[in-house]
Amino acid sequence: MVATRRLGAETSETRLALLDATEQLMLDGGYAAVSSRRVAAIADVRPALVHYYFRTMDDLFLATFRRRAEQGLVLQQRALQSHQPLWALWEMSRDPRGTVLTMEFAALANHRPAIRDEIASVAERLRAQQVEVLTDVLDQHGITVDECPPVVAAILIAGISVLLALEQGSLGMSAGHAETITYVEEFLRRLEGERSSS
Amino acid sequence: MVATRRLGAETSETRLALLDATEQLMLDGGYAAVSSRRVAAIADVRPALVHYYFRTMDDLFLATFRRRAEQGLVLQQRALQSHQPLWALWEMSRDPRGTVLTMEFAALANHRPAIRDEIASVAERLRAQQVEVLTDVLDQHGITVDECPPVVAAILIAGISVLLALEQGSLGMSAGHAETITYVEEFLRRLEGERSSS
DNA sequence: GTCTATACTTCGATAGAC
DNA sequence: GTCTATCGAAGTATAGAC
Repeated sequence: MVATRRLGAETSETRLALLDATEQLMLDGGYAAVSSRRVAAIADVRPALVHYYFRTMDDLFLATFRRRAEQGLVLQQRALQSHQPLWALWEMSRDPRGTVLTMEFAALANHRPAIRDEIASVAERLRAQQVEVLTDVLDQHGITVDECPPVVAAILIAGISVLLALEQGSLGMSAGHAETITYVEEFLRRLEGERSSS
Repeated sequence: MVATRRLGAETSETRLALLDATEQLMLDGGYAAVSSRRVAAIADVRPALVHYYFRTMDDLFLATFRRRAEQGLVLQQRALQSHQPLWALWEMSRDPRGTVLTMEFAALANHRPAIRDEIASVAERLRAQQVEVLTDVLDQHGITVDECPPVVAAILIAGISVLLALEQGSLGMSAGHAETITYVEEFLRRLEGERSSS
């Protein structure tokens, strides 16, 4: 029976090494580059060990995602509580590593329902955090909900960062990027002033 | 010698069926679902035929991409020449099928240099077309390059559409989407008036 | 609790008959 | 232009030794 199969402990060093290896593979070669053999090779263990710690490859992907997701929720919460929340949000969402990973997971989600649900849940919580803070911030700067709903501002920031990361990271394009970044940061400057270190 | 191997004619019906099958597989299950055996099964031919028409799987992906890319360049050119180019561009970039395929190819590009170069080249030509028209359009509406550089406008539209398609198509999310669409279309209405059928 | 050996499946690709 | 047959590599997953 599958249900009785043994699984490795969550605290194992090896388990963490496998998560690290999975993440590295996804960053370097996309989700399709992740196979039990390759993950094992990078973590310097035998391929079968992957299936000892994670019953299926889906479980491995999910565990890899959850680890970063929890970290991401905490980091964003902290950024949004700083004295320049818009700047902090913008800088966070432009981290190329994070965006590449997110897009790889989104691509995975296209045909793995379990992963899709988990990612959607985290994405919604991140968005909710953003909207909560943006509501106050926009209000403080005299921007009414009619002029720009907070959720629209959140989607705008996310959309621009995703496109920039996709073009630069996946395709090596950079045309117009500098202009766009300047444009956004000029806008942030009008609202929150010059960026000061944290 | 590989170089002397025979290859099927570009005009073949079978070849087109293989391209259709590849596209369908990418839409349904992502690029990782594309294998010579599965493509053959959908096109209702024998697996070896795939390698008769396309020497490698990379060639198959490239041919699939090129077919849609040429079509996309023509469609966008036509949209941009209409009497409401911004509206037309916005509606085009919101086609979910196109966006899903684009993202799958972008994910493929992460670890296949040949495909990456081809996609980047097409993306740059699409962007160039957009910028050319946006330069005139924004100018006509009294928006100076300082206020909003055309390339920034192009990236804004593309970024919003990509994010909406990603969230809705891959993750099944929809929070804030209606507000964002309303917001963008309100903006378009101010520039180009009510959308008229064309 | 940890790991090895191995079964079984699917993959891309080719040679050569028809 | 199409199909049969097949090779070697790589994939996931399991049973059982330590």
